[in-house]
Amino acid sequence: MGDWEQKNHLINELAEGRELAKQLQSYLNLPFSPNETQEVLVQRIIASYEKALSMLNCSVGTSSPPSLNGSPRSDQDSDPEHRNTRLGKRKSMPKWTKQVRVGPGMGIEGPLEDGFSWRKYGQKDILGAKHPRGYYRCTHRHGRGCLATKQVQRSDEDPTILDVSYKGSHTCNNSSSLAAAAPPPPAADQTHQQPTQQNQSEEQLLMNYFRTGLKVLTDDLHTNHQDNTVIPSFHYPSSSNIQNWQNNLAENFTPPFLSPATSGTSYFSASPSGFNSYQNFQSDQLTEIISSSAATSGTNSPTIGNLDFQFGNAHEFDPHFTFDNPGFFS
DNA sequence: GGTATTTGACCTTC
DNA sequence: GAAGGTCAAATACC
Repeated sequence: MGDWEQKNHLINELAEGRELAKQLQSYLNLPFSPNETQEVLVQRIIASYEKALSMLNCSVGTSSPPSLNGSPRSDQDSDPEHRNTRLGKRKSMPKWTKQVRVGPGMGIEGPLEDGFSWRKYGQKDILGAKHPRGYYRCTHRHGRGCLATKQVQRSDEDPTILDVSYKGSHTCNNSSSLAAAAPPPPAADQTHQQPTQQNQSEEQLLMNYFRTGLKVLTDDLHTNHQDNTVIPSFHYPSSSNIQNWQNNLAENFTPPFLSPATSGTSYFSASPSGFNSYQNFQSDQLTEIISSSAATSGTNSPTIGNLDFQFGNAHEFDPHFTFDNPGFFS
């Protein structure tokens, strides 16, 4: 099935679910609505979403995540994926960036606490950049095979801002502050496919960003001058974790909370317990947009404790907080 | 002595 | 050949 056709099927399926939910809502507003009808509508809504999720699974579930248990060099060299890793071309590794504001006197060598333990393994002068780029990898790369790396480079425009680019995910479970601040939610449904350790770690990291440590840099930067202010943007270049994101969505989105839809724009709200509210979800747009309400609304709300993720069209999207992957569901 | 950092060399991609 | 990313020996630090 072609991508476009598949997306259309997906849209239709989700739109049907939305209409059914609207019907259910209208029935709920009636003083004497028949329970049988409500039950039927619920069943149809569930069936619709299950079908949509099934379609998503079919479209992206064929790829397998890269092995992360890597015995060090020998295996990696024979495996193109690991060879790429060794060569710095992590084509299927999740990648996201953030910008961290540091104090004027702090260098990139200064403490940049993000909850993980990093070891510097290189530094390069980058063409056209005023400042060198530092290369870091997880301290537990060898002991636990953790392939997470990050690059830190001081911004040319504003030396107090560090561009931090993360690649790969932590499989060492060494997150201290992040994990402690926001432990991953318990599995809602054991019948769902359980994430691998790697995927769980990535989800945990991302969720932790969503829920706790992340502070969205607004135009009002001076207001949080004391803090390390981060502007994250996510880049999921390939499919290794799409399955788990879908599962996460499936586990946390609760269609009965549908409310009368406002056209075109869809909102998810991230609460401390995960994604738990839902409006007018158009899944083909899921790939394109996540934005923070703080950024899009221009409000001065630096924390993300109640961050809304907006799944709308790309024009509404704040570039500081992106899943930059056009082929996410294709 | 163990661990972290520095830095020149090496490798791959473009 | 240039550039970016990584390796690994040398060095520094605790």
